[in-house]
Amino acid sequence: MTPTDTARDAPRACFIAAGLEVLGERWALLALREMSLGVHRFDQIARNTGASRDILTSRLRTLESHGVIERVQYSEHPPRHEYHLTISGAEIAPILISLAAWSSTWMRDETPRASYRHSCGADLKPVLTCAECGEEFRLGSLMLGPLVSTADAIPVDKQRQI
Amino acid sequence: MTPTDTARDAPRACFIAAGLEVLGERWALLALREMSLGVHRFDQIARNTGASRDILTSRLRTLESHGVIERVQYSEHPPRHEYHLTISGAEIAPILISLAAWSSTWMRDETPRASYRHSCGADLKPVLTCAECGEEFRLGSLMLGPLVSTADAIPVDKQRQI
DNA sequence: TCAGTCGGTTTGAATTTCCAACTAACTTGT
DNA sequence: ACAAGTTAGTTGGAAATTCAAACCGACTGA
Repeated sequence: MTPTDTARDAPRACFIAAGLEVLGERWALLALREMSLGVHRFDQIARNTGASRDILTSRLRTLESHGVIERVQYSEHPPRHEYHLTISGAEIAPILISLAAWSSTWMRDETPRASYRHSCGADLKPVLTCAECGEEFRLGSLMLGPLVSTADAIPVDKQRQI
Repeated sequence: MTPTDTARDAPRACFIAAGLEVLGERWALLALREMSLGVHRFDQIARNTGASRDILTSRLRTLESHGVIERVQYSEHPPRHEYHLTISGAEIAPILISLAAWSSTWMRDETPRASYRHSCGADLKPVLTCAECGEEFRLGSLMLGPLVSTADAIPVDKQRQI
C-alpha cells in the first residue's frame, strides 16, 4: 500500500476534490471570470457565460454561501444586487490564469477566441514557483501531505473576510 | 461598450471557456489528479475519484481525443491499457496546484482531507509570476487580449506530442 | 401610457449522471 | 482442473441536473 492508494472503496478526500465541489460545478468558474473582468450584474454575467438564468442563480448562491463572492446592494427600490469577489474569490486568479495559459497553448483550433494578457502588456506566460524553495512547480512536484481539518487554524491573514 | 462587454447574445469565446470544455467536465480534473499521483489504471482511478465507471470511460476518451492523456497498452491478451499524461496533460500541474492551494486555504471544514506539499517538503505555497516582467499575478492583472486561432501557430516546443 | 430593463422564478422537456449488474478474457490459488 | 478473482469496460433503467423559454414584479425613460 503506497501513499497514493486509498482504502478499497473510499474516494480520495483531498483539497483538490474539496475545491472542485465549489468551483467545479458548471458555470462557476466562468461566472468568476466575469467578476474578475469587472462584470458584476446578473444579466450580463448570464449573457457573457451562456449559463441559463436559473442555473446561474443557483451557482451564485452556492459561491456566496462559501464566501467566494458577495452580493452588494446597489438599488433600494427595487432591491438590486451586484456580485463581487471576496478576498477568497480574488485568490482564484491563479487558477483562472493557469487555465487560460494552458488552454491558449493547447486548445488552439479554428475558432477564434479571446486570449488573455498580463497587465504589463505581455502575453500570458505565468510561472508557478514554490514560495519556500523557489523551484518551479512541475509534474511530480505535487505530493500528498498529511490530513488536515478545522483543528488546524486558517492563518489570520487568510481568514474569511466579506 | 467597454472591452469586457460581449455582443448582445453571444457568450464570451475565450481560452478559459475553451479549456473548461475539456477540463471542466465532472471528474476530468480528478482523473488527471490520479495520473499525476502515479495512478494509471481504470479501476483504481474509478475508486480514487468516485466517478462511476461509464462516465469515467467517457471522460478518459474525451481527454484522450484532446491529447491530454494517452492509452498505453500493457497487456496483449487480453488487451489492457494504462492512462498516462501527455506533455499537454503534465502541464495542467499549475491548475491542480493552484486549486489545491486555494482550497487548503479557504475550504477548511470539519472533515479531514489530504493536503498537498511540494517535493521540497514544504507546505503548498505556490506563487504565480509573469515570466515577462516578474511581477506576481493578482486580481486585475488578468486582461483580455486579441482574438487568436489556428492561424497563429503553436510554438514548436509546445506542439502536441503523444 | 407603453416599451424596456433588471433580477430573478417557474415549467416541462432534454440531457447527463448514477448505480448495480453483466461481460469477456484472462490469472491465481487449491 | 476448477473456482474465484482481476481488469476494463458495457448495458439498462432510474434519478438528478440542466436547458430554454415564458413569466413576474418593480421599476425607468420617452
